[in-house]
Amino acid sequence: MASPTPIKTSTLADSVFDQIRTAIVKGELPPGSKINEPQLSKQYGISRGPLREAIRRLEGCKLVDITPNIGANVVSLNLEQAIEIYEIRESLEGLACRLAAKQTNTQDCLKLRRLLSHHEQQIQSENGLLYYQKEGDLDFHYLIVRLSGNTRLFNLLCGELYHLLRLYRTQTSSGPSRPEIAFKQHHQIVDALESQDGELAELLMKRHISSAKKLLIKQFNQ
Amino acid sequence: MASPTPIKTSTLADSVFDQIRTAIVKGELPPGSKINEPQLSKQYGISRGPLREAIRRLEGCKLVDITPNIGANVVSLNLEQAIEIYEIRESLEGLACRLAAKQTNTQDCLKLRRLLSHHEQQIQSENGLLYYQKEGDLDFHYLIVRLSGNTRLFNLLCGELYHLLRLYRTQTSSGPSRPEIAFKQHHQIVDALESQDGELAELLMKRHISSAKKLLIKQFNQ
DNA sequence: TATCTCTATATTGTCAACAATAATATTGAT
DNA sequence: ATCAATATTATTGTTGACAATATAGAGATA
Repeated sequence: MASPTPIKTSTLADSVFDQIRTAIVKGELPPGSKINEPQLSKQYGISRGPLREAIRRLEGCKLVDITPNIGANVVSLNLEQAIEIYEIRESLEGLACRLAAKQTNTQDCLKLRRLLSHHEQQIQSENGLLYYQKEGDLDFHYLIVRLSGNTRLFNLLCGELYHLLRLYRTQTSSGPSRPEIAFKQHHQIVDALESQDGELAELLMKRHISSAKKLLIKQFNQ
Repeated sequence: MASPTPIKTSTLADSVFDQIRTAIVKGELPPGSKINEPQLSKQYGISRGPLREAIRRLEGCKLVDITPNIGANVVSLNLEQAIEIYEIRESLEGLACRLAAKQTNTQDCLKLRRLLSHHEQQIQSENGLLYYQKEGDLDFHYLIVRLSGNTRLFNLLCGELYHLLRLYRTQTSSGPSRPEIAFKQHHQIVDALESQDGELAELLMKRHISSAKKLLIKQFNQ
């Protein structure tokens, strides 16, 4: 027999954790904003028990700060903290490239190329440009980090740090908009991966992220 | 007037989170072991509510895995996962050294030297050797990461990754015992920091951790 | 003896009520 | 009118009870 019933799969705390995290990352719950338990529990139609569990889990993920007897707030990053994350990213994505170069086959590289050309198509239209800035760039990085084969590295970068950076961007409403340059850099990175040159790929990726970091600082100063 | 009363400072969930985390890191709650809510709530003298919040926070920190309707287990690392963490450590502590080199003053270096010589004294006795293996080595790394000035880097390494690695060690009861070699490497690193040579310090630290990683693998294979 | 089913027990998930603390509004005095 | 003290409200912290699910055990059958 088939399995028609979707089988109540996860717990309320889990489901609401996902929803709140998405809301935070999307900016619906802005950085610094207060997490109001009665309100959210009403909004999601659950009691405060599992809601508090979800909030505690978010605390563990460093997406909210909890002050005893006062409550939880969505974390808010200043420039300094964003830079700290960029420094970590630079190091870790460099590592990801070095690891990825050891094991990417031609098919993986093809995938990367297709991704890039798809982005280049998207970027033609105004909408596309927005799309690229907001999401497309990350796709590329996601894929490379996944190709590194290091699962924890993937979870750390794609499951935590990217979220936090997106938080900063919604805060300052500033995205790294330098598509042409980024494109060139992206292609160079794939070139290096294709020729199995891990050291070069690492170097290029570090530069790529470092230039994004510099742009961030520049945008802040004007 | 002074502030004599310690003022009930934190919540039950916070306090029990600390206690459980310590128990996990110390190995009192072994990797893979089940977290039994009724038992722990009785043991800590609290109800299941705040206990579950603490567990959820541990889940966010990736120290326990929760399966719906079944419960939480202390995470358990296999060699492959330990290696993944070492790869990340190598990259991040290299970064820490590079950053630290830019801003360590003579006093910081003095502190590092004192720490090392203190370790060398401790190591004379059998007890000392144990001490060194278990804690001393980390002191050195802690201090350097703190000198990097990158707060998030510090929290990531010293507040998460080290904990996980310690978990693996309690699991396999194998510590990286190569004090003499490590000592030499440590001193070389301080030398590099002293001469403000960030690149060299980074290189040496990466090597240092890489050799620890190789030892880990070797220990596993016999 | 081994395996399966059914029952009993234990554990997890959820909720609503109460207690403690913080935030807000009100009152009164200067 | 402004500030301080007080009363009121809202929010957080904690608990115990109940429901749903999973685990363990006893008994029956092959």
